[in-house]
Parts: sequence; C-alpha cells; structure tokens
Amino acid sequence: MKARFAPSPTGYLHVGGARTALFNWLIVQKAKRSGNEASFLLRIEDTDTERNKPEWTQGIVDSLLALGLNWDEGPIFQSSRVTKHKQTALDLFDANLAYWCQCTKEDIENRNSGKNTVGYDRHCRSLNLKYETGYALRFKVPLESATKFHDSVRGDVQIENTTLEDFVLLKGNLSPLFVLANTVDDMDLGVTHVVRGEEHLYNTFKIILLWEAISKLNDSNATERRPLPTFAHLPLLVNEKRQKLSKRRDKVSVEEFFDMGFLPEAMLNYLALLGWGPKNNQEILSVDELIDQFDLNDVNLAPAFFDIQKLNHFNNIYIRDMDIELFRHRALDYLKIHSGLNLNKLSDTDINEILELVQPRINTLSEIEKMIGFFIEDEVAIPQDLYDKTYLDPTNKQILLNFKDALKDCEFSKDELHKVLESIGLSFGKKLGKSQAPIRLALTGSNVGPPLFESLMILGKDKTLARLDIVAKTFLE
RNA sequence: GCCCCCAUCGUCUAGAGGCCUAGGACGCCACCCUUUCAAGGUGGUAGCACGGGUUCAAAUCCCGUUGGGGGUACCA
Repeated sequence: MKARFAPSPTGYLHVGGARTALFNWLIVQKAKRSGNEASFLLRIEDTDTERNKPEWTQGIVDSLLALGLNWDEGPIFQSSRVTKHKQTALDLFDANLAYWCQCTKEDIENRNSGKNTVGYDRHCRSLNLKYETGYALRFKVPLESATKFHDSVRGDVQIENTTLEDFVLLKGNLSPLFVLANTVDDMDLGVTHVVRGEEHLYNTFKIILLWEAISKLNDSNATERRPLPTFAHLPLLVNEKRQKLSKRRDKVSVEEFFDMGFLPEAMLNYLALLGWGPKNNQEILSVDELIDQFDLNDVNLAPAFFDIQKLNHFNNIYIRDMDIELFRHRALDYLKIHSGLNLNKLSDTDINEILELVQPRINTLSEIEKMIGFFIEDEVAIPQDLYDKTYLDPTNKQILLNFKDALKDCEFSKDELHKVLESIGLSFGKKLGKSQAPIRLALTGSNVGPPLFESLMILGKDKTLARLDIVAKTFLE
C-alpha cells in the first residue's frame, strides 16, 4: 500500500494538515508493522504558481520532521510533472473525453445571472472547438447515472453526475489544475490510499470519473489501469465559530505552536485525538500505541474543535514526564532562541537545578522565562499592586524584617531557613504558606514561582540579603 | 439557490439495540494535601438537537424537521 500527504506550499503547515499527515503516516506504519509493503509519500502540490512560495515548502518539511512524520518517498514536486499532466489532458481530448472551452468567467456569470444556477453550463461541450490561445480544456462529465464510492470513514457516498460540472483540466495558459494533476500523480505514483480533509469529498467524484476516463485511454498500457485508491475523508478541524480552520483567519500553524513552547510529541498526541479516540479511552498514547490502535474505520464524522486548553494539558503532561536531562536540553534550546535571558550569568549547576525546579510547574516552554528571570536579573521589580497587597500588612513587614535579621547569623541552608521562617511566621500566627509571601515577593518580584528555599540556595546569601534590604528600606519612607 | 456531508456534557471523545440511572478527559466550582505556583486526591457542574416510527427494548436502526459544516473557481 502507499499513502501520501500532498500539501500545497501556500503557507505554513497548519494543524489540520498536520493531522492529515499523521493519519496517513499512521496507516502506513501500521501496514509496515504487520509485515506488508508500505510507503509514505510526500508530494508538494505546487501547480498554482501564483500562490506558491519555495520557502513554504521548507517550512512544511521542517514541521513534518519535527513531528516525526518522516516519509519514504519524495518530496516529489508536482510542478516537475506538468508535461505528463498536459499530455494526459490532451489524450483525453483526442479520445473525445474532453473539449476546448472559449467561455470567460464573465461569459459564464452573465449566462447564470438571473437564473438560479451557478457554475459552468456546458456551453461549449457540443461546439467541437479547436484549440486557440486562451481556451481552457474541460472534462466531459458523463451525463448519465451516478458516481459512488466507499469512503473508509464515511461509508458509501454518491452523487448524480448531472450535478457535477464539466470541470477544467487545463487553464487558458495550458497549466494543469488540481483535479487533473492530483489524479494523474496518484495514478502514476501508485497511491493506494487517499486520506485527506472533508473539503475534498466533492473533488473525489470528479477524480473518480477522471481516473476511469484515463484508464480507458491506454487500455494496452497496464500501468495506466490502476484500481481506484481507497478514499477516506477526515472531519474538518474547526475554530470556535465552527468554521473550517483557515490559515488567514485563524492562528494555526504548527510552527507557531512550537514557538509558543508546545512540544511536537504533545502536539502529535493531541492531534491524533481530534476526530478519533481509542476504544479504551486512553488519552496519553505513545507513537507506538497510536500505530497499534489507530484505524481509519474508527474515525469520527463530525468536525472537531481544536482546543488549545486541552493541548496545554497534554503539553504539561509531556513536559512533566520527560527525562530531566532531555528536558534541560530542550528547555535550553528553546530559551536560547525565544528568550532574552542571559543564561551565561548562571553556572551550569545553577541552571540544572533551576530547570529541575521549573519542569513540574509549566505548561509550555515559554513559561520558563518569566519564572526564572529573578535568578538572572540584578534587581527585581515589584509590581505596585503586589507590593501594596503584601506589605501594607504590618505583620508581613515584620516577618520580612525578622527573617532578614535571623539570616545574618543562621546557617544558610535550605532546611535551616525553612525552620527559621516557619517559626517566625508561627510567632505571628501564620503558617509557612502565608509567611513566605513577603519573602518571596522581595526576592522574586512575584507571588508565585519555584519553591522558595531551593531558590534562595541558588540565589545565595548575599543577593538574598540585598533584596530583603531594598524592600526593608522602603518601609522607612 | 443547488449538491454533498454531519449531529452524545461548553470542548475532545467512549458508546456498533438491552451492560446507560450515558463512561472518560479538558475546562469550571468546592474541599483535601501542600513551601507559593504546579502536580496529586475527593466530590460536584453539564450532554444523547427535536418530532415521528420500527422493536418486548433505541443514544444506538428508519423517516422527517431543525441546526451546523463543506462544495459550488481557468485555488488547492
């Protein structure tokens, strides 16, 4: 079997495309696992020269690789095959299965206006026109009977052929259009499984008719008479308004999610659960388990909303469960590119300890920066509202002052400081949870963050005292 | 308009006629734990769109209604 992912490089890889790629990839891996010959093909559909840009191709390739969706064949560029596309179209004309059309867009619109019809009216179908510059080649859709196929996720679908328009194969400049190029390539490249978004359902009827027509062309050529692939149309991914995710309207590129500090493995896992779920309801699945359990027949039919909150949850789990060494590596890589922190100011040991403290308390890698900034910055800024909330309470002031004094003589160790602060707090009737607040704020500029005493150890006695001093002085004003 | 597709908590889903008083997860709320936060624990919130059939029995099958989506390009 052979499945393919066939994006057009008109933008970043978006989450819907990534899921399509994933499902294709999964069925290929599954086939391989059960000992069948199977191949995953990457084909770049760059026939729309006006909208395609080479840099998008690179972005798509990078994103796929980051997700671990490696391919066995390709990337094949559709643009490299236009000669073949054209020739096939011309052959169809010779076989009287296609015709030249002189109608402009305006002609068609004019004829349709006032009437309740849309689309091409087969005006030139019976005109037997010879080619002239600017003419488009249209496919002669058979006007009798219906076209039907079995969709692996949707079951049997069909359409009356008369409701299909005579679609264009070659544009006026003779460049091939999607349906033609797609069909010819899937045929030539031996694609057996076409898994794509539901927006292509309607195209599939055209593709089937075209496939059959091309098959009839060269009856002597066995390679042209390939059986139709198995089709599967996945439910669309929609935004909160329940509309198809669009690159223009919605921020949905996987690259962007990586920039926001989401892990590819979390993304992959989450994507798999959009439109599909394993029988046992398990949500966190390894790639291996995914391959094992995934089945196109179990894919849902209704559109799915891409919920970043749930992605967040998945990301949190993947970060927490990550081997600490791997986490350090990934976090550092991320921070180097996406943060303004000067990590050189910290020793390697400190960085290691800090990241260990941070790992269990973040959802995305982007949260690290604001959580550890106080280790690096020379001075911490205390937001006014937090200052007021904390230090307008005289008890908190006193706790800070007492702690500062106690610090001078006591042993500067995690356990000792813990004991000291706890007893100071208790003398004011406050539990440690409460009494650490004024200290935390003075040292970190925030009321939340990594564990306090561990942080103090990394900060060191001098900085700790200095920061407490700064706040203490403000009490005198 | 026409064609096609779809319909279980707010969201993602489990559910293939009796196991459903509909299960899990995210979110939200409460409590517990706790060195703040996070994590964890316990409990709670909330759903089979509606109406007809079929059947001893329907979330599950059929029809209709309503609602949603996709397509309707010399884009892909």
